[in-house]
Amino acid sequence: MKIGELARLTGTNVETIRYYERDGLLPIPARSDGNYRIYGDAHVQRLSFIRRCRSLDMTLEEIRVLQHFKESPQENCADVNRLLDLHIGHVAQRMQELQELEMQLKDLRERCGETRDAAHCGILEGLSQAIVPSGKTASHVQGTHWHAANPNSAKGIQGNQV
Amino acid sequence: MKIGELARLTGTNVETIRYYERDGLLPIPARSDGNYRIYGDAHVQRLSFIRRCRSLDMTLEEIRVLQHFKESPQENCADVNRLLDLHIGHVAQRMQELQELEMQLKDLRERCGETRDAAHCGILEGLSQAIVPSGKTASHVQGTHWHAANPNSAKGIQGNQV
DNA sequence: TAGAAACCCTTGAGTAGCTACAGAGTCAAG
DNA sequence: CTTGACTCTGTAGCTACTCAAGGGTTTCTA
Repeated sequence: MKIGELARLTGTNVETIRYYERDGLLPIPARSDGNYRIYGDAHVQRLSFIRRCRSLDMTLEEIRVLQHFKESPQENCADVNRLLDLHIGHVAQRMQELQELEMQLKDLRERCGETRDAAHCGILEGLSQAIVPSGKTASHVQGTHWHAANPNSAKGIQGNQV
Repeated sequence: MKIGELARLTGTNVETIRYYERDGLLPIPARSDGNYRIYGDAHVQRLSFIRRCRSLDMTLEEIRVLQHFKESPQENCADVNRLLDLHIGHVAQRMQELQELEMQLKDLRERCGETRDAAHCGILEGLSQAIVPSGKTASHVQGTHWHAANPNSAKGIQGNQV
């Protein structure tokens, strides 16, 4: 099959597939006479694996490690467990951070329940206050926003986009 | 004061200050004879405001809007409320997504409680399954990982880094 | 007063994980 | 033979920074 069909089958953007190839996550496919990429079932499996991992918010690095384990079946899978435990830890940590954040934001929001002019807005006043260093520990956890280039990431893969 | 002192006072990286200037968030400061940036109290206030907003995970765009409101005190602050409500919504949504994610990950983790070889690892099997489209809606919310360039972001501003 | 250390400058590139576009080629249907 | 859908490569863009190279300036110390 050509790249478009692979994209449809796996609910992946065509550009993303080429990106994975460049990144070494997908093996380089055969080419047709007209220089089109030709994929088979193995590619569908492999890409589905990647997308499933991505829908679980794993990094491409983590996925690379998992792929390595898939390809060396004799190895012990304790490392797979460890990787997953770490990942679960990250998610839990990010949730806790977001909970704190929500509290702070709601606190701030209550400073300005009614509508007045910006000169006396409690929210703006609150934001102008000194910075309170929070005791949060270092983690590789992302922020809240994602209007970046990929509206698809971090929200699961939602069916085939036609 | 010079940029280093401003950085210490606000717990901001020097490069970040210059970045904010380039980005139009901080007004262009005066220069000394030796071409050094010279800052005053107003800059400290302004930068503190930005960093406080960032510690609440707001985007630079959102901060820009808030700054606009600060500078036009006659305007009604209903828009400030609206912006904050939206932001709170984003955070809440991301938390929900992470909760789902955690459930899925723990589910996956239970498939391989004991240590066996990777050929029979329940986790790898689970990850190889077909993609289940989740009904998540589009949002600009980021993922779980952040080993990117800024170990400081999304975890509050923790005191002055010497 | 010389030299070293600490600070500052600009410019450009890199980070994750894509997305989007330009400008070209390929292929099947009508 | 043309139209349109598809594909190709290469490059630039997105967030919010961070880092490094290769210089200049200031300040402290001997």
